[in-house]
Amino acid sequence: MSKVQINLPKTTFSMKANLPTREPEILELWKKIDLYKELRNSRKGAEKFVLHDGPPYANGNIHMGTALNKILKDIIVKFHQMDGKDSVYVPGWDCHGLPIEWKIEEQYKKNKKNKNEVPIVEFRKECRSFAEKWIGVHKEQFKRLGVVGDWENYYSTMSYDAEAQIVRELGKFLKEGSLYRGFKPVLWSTVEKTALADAEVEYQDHKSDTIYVNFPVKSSNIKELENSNIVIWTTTPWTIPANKALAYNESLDYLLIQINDNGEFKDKKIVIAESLLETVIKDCEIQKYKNLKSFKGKDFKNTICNHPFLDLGYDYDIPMLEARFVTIEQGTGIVHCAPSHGPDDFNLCINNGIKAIETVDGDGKYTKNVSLFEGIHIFKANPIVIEKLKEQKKLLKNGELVHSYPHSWRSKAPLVHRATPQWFISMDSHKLRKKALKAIDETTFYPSKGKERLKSMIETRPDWCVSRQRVWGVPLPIFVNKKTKEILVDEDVFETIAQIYEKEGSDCWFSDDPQKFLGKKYKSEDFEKLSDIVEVWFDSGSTHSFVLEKRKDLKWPASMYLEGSDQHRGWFHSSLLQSCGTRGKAPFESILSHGFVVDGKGLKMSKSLGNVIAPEDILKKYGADILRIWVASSNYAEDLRIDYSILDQHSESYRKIRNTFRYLLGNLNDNFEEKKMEDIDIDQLPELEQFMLHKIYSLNIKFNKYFRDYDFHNLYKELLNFCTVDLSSFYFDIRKDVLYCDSKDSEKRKSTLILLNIILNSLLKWFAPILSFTTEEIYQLISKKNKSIHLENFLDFPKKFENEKIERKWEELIKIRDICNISIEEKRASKEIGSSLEAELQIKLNKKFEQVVNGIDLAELCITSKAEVYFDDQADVDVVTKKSSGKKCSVCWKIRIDPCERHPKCQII
RNA sequence: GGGCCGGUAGCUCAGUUGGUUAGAGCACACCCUUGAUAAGGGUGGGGUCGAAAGUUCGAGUCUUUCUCGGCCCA
Repeated sequence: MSKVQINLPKTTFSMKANLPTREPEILELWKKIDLYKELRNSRKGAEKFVLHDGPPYANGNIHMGTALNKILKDIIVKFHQMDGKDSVYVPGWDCHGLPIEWKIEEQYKKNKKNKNEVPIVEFRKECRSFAEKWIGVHKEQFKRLGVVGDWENYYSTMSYDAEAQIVRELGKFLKEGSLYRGFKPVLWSTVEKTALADAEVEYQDHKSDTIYVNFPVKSSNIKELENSNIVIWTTTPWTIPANKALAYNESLDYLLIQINDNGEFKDKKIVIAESLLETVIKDCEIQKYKNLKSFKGKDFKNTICNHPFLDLGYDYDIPMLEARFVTIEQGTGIVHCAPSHGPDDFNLCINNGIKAIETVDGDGKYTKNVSLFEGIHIFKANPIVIEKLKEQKKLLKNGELVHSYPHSWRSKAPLVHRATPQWFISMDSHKLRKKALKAIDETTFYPSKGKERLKSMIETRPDWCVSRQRVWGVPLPIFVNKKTKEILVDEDVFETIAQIYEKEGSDCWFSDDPQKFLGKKYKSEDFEKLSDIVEVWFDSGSTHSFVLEKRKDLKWPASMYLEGSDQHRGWFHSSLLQSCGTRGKAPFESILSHGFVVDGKGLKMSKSLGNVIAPEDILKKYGADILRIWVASSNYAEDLRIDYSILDQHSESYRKIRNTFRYLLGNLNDNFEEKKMEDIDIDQLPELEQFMLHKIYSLNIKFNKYFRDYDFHNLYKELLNFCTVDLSSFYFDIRKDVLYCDSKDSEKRKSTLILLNIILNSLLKWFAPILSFTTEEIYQLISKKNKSIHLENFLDFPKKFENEKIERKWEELIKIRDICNISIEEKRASKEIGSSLEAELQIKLNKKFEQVVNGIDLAELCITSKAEVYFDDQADVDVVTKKSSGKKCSVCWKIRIDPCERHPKCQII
C-alpha cells in the first residue's frame, strides 16, 4: 500500500538562524546593491523625513548606549522610509575637544615627547588623524548593527567646510552683538602663567592663612540685624578685595549673638550658623556672649551688607544670595563670594546678575580694578589684607590651616582661581532665552516629559561661555584692536577666514601671518589675534547649519533629533541655542530622548561592578537582530535594562517569530505570490479567513498608531502576540489539516494559501524596520521584484477587510473553544486520550449562541474528530469530551465510523 | 546635597478620569504530539502593584514621608 501524498511544508529557510555568520553576508548584499543609493533613488521627490544624527565623539569603541541610540535611529528612519517618505540619514562625528588632546598627550608621555616642543599645527594634525581613525572604527561597528545611512558621505565637525561654517555662525553672534567678552575663573598657575585643565592639577597639603571677617549689615528684612555683622571664614584672604556677595543656605538655622567680652568687639552683634556656634566661639576665643535671635536662612532674603573696606572706598553693596553649596562642614555657614576667584562664586553671582571682572593678571598681580592693591602679587597680599581688616576693625580672628590644595603638576606651585577673559553669548541681551523657550513650545517631545526638562534648563542657565584655552578645535575668529580694545566686527573678515578654512582647514590660524585673515582693509599690527578655540558644544550645536542647510539631500529644520536624555543639557541644548541665536527657531521639529542602558538589576554599567556588556559580545553570541529586538521591545522613555538572561528571553521570542515565517514559507513551498488585496472576493472565503483578514486589518491600524507615536515596545508586543496567539496556536494550528490533507485544488486550501501569502507579506513589512536582517533573508528567498525588503512600502489594506460582525462572532467562538480545550485537557490528564483528534465533543450551548455557531464546524475549530452541538436553556457553555470511536484515517488522522470523506480510498487503521 | 524621572509576576510590558477577584506574551511546571520536530499544541502555578502613613465608601492609580535606582547639576 503506497502512502498517500500529503502536502507537507517544504522550505529552504532554516530553523536555525545563525545570525552571527548570516548577518555579515546580508551586509555584503547591501553593499553590493548599494542599498543606500537605491533607497534614495526610490524616493526621489517624496516628502522628506530627516533624522539628524547627533554626532558621537570619535574616541574609543562603541558601547551599549551608542548601539541603542543608533539602532533606535535606524528603526525610525526605516519606518518612515517604508511609510513612503524620503527618509535620509547622514551619520556624523564630533571630533574636536579635550579628550582627544589628552589621548595625544598620553601618547607623547609614553614616547617621552614634550608637548610644548611640538608645533601646534603638528599636534592638531595628530588629533585629526586620531579622530579619523575612530570614525573608521565606529563606521564599521555601526554598519554591523544593521544601520543604513550615507556612510560614504558622513559629516564631521572637523571637516574643512564645518570649520568654515562654524566661523560664519560665530560671526553672526559677533555681528549681532550678543557675543561679548567677559571674565570667568579658571584654575591658573601664576608661575607658568597659564590655565590648567582638571587633569593637570595635583592636590597636595598647603598651609593657608585663615580669617574670620565681619561684613556689616546695611539693610535687611530682619529688624534685629540692624547694626549687626555677618561673619564669614575663608582660607584665601587675598580674595577679600574681590568680594561681591555673601552666600547662605536657606535651609540652615542661623543665630544672632552679642559678644560680651571686653575688647574691640564688645557688644558687637554677629551672625553665624547655629550648628557652627561652638567652633566659631572657640576659634575666635569668645568667652561671653548671649543669643539674641535665631532664624532660618531663607529670612536672609534681600539682606544687603557693606564691604569690610567700605571706608577705604569699597562702597558698593554686597548682597546676600541663596546658595546650596553653603554647608556647615567648616566656617560660619556664610560664604564670601568673589566671582573672579571661584567657580561656585562665579555661577552664583552670574545667576544673580553680578559679572566677574579681571581682578588679577596673568602674573598674579592685582589689576587696576582693585583699588588699594593694584600691582601687589596675590601671594604677598594676605598680610596686607589682614592688616587692613584689623585697621577697619572687621577682623574677628586670623589663623593658619593645613589642607588639601590644588597645585600645578609641572611646577608644583599652588594654583588659584583667576578670572580670565572669556567669550560669552548673552542669554538675554538679544532675547536668546525668550526665543529658545518659544521654540521649545513649538517642538514635539517623545516622551513628553522632555519638554519640561529642557525648558527648566534654558530658563535658569547663565550666559554661554564659548571660548576655551586649548588647541584642538576651531579657533575663535576674533581680532581685538590693540589701542581701542574693541573687537573687530566685519563680515568680510569672517567670510575671508571661512573661505580660507574651506580650502585648507583651520590649522593655518595658528601658523600663518594674521594679515592673511584680515585682508587689505586692516593692518595686522593694529590687532591682537586671539588664540582661544571654540567650545565643542558650539561645534556640534552648529551641525544644523553645515549639515542640514548645506546638503541638498537634507532639509532644515530636521524632522527629529534623537539622543540619550543627558543631551537635554548637551546637544539638544546647544543646538537649540545656536539655532535660536542665528535663525530665531529650533533646528528640529521633534525631539526623542531615550534613557540609559543599565544592567539587569537597574544599576549603571561599570567596570568595578563587572556588569558591562559590550555590543560586540552580543553580536558574537546572538546577532544584531536580537539586539534590535531588545531595543524595540524596551521602553526607551525609562532606563533600559540588559543582561544575558534578558537577551536569552528575546532570542526565544525571535525563534518564535522565525518559526512563524518558516511555517508560512514551508506551506507556500517558498513560492510567494503577491496578492492584489483589492481583488479578493472576501465573501467567497471561509469565515475563519475573513476573521483573519479582519485581524490583520485591525493590527495594521494599531501598528500605524504605535509607529506614529514612536511606541515601539507596544508595537513589537502586538506583532509578537499576533505570531503566537493568533497565528501559531490558532490559525496555523487549525489550518494544518486543510494545508496538509486537502487536495491542491481544494477551494478551502486555496483560500488558506491566499491568507498565508498576505500574512507573510504583512509580517515581512511590519517587522522589516526592526528585524532588518532576518526579513531581508526571507525577502531574498521569495521576492522577484525588488532588490531589498527595505526598498518596499508598508501595505495598504483595503477597508473591506474590516469586519466587526465577524470579529464579534469569532471572539465568542474562541471563548467556546477555550472551554472545549479545558474539557479535552481533563481527559488527557486522566490518560483517556492523547491527541485532540482522539476526542469528540458534545457541546451544550445556551440558545443565545445559535447565531454564533451558525455555519461553524466546531470539530475543525477545536481540532477534534467530531463535535456535536446542542442547545438548551441552562448553562452558557457545557462541554463533554469523549474518546472518539471508529477508525483513524491514515491521511488526516481523524477518527470516525464512516469512511473519511476526503480520503475514502485510504487505508483505515 | 539639589532638581527631574522611575520602581506592577522570574523577564519585557499593559493597566483609561480612583470603582468587581490587577492583565498579556515570554519563561517555568505538568501533559499531549512526533506531518512546523533542537519545532508545534493544551492546561496550570505565580503578584501584600518598592515601604509606611494619610485622603476616600473604595487607592496600582491622589497626598506626604521614607527607600532603592537612573540622568543632570553642585
